[in-house]
Amino acid sequence: MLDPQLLRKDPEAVAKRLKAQSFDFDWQRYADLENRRKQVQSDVEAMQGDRNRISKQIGKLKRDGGNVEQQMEQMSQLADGLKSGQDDLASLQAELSELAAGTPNLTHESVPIGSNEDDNVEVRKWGTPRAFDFDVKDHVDLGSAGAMLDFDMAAKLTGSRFVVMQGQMARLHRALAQFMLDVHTQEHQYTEYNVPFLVNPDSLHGTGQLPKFEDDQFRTTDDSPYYLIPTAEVPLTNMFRERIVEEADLPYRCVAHTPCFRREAGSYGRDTRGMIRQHQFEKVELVHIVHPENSYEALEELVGNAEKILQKLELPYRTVTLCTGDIGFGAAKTYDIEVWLPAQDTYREISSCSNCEDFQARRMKARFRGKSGKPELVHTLNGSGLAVGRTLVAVIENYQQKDGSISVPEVLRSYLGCDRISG
RNA sequence: GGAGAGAUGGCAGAGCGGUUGAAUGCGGCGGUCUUGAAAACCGUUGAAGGUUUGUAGCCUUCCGGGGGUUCGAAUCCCUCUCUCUCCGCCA
Repeated sequence: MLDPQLLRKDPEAVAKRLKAQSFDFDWQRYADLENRRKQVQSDVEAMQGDRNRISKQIGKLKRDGGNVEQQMEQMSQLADGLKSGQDDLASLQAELSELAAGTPNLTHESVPIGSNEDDNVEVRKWGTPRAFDFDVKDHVDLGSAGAMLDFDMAAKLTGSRFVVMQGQMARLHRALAQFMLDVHTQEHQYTEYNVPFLVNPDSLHGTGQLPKFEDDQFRTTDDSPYYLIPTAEVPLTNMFRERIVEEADLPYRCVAHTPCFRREAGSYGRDTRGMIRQHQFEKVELVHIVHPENSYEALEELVGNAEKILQKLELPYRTVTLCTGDIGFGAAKTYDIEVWLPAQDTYREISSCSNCEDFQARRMKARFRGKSGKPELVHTLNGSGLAVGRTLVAVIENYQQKDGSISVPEVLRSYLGCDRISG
């Protein structure tokens, strides 16, 4: 959520900036609602003040055995106006907060202007794609040996966009997650968490998935529904919802390995082959809760922590800054890390690291007590470190051998107990 | 699933339907004392919103969420959520 002060002061300027992010903010409607709210609220508060004063008089008079008829008369005159004023105020405020809740974050000044992913800007490239002296296969073909990756089986069990992994492939997948957690906890000072995979609507609202992205979520059918988490960012960040932490305890660095569930509504036909885009995938997620002054340093650290995993796995990648047209709803700045996939002859997203500044913190009232003694909003960051399924794809494809087997990256050998897997 | 108890400020914990935004303790902050610190003592200390040039005043709201009774609700009633205890069931 954007700062309401900012919206009030100059909604037109905000609308102008959002326009560059291709979001159409109805600033005139906002300003109009805001003016009415101001009037109604001060009227209501004046009436409430009267009510309180008269009420106290009645108490006093009754105790002294006085006559309260006149006061009772005043009260009944107040009642109607107060009630309708309160109703008006409530509906005005509901409209305003709905408008605010659906408005994306403003981007940082360093974010490049652009309309889509073609305008993202590469900031660095690491490693050199390997030269193959044979025709490369993609992970689907490589995994079909011995049914190590079985998409048909998953379709039978559930439907499209799921996978069954078997034998050494399942183990390689597990090893990757384990390896990532170990690096982040042992080398990058993260605290490991194991969190619920189902969360309530308040949590999804806090991180910004609700109300706008309801259609992307899996939801239970209960009267009070739960949602399957689309990312561990949701439970991790919401641990700080409606909480005031000590300034000295900042920053918090959290890591969790969870499954993630996404409806992928609107991406029909995209990446239908293989496990690049699944309804269920696993991810090791990194979350920072930081002092507002440090959030951009923290973002660089966070990206570095995620990149480190690819470096240790010796997978070539590049890092890009998302432009205003491609950046997500709650982010002020986002780096995507894209790993080299030889079968696609291109770099594909494997991590997305964002600084949300105070956007999520304001929604969820995540605060710290600063030197002033007043609670201030923290800044929140999140990033994949990394998407496990996509990392598996990258390992399979980059480490494939001529005979269709897959050699195991050096750092994973102690986890697997072998240096090569094959169906 | 059955029976009962509870949810109050950063934390713990009082609270008769009217002067309770809320006792008390801890913690925090300021001070006295001290070479410094601790201890002790004194003082201070909730959040959100509105108004305003204002971190000054003034006003409003908030005692788990929602609804109700009442001139007036932290206090009474209903309901939901969560926590705890006992019984049953269960990975």
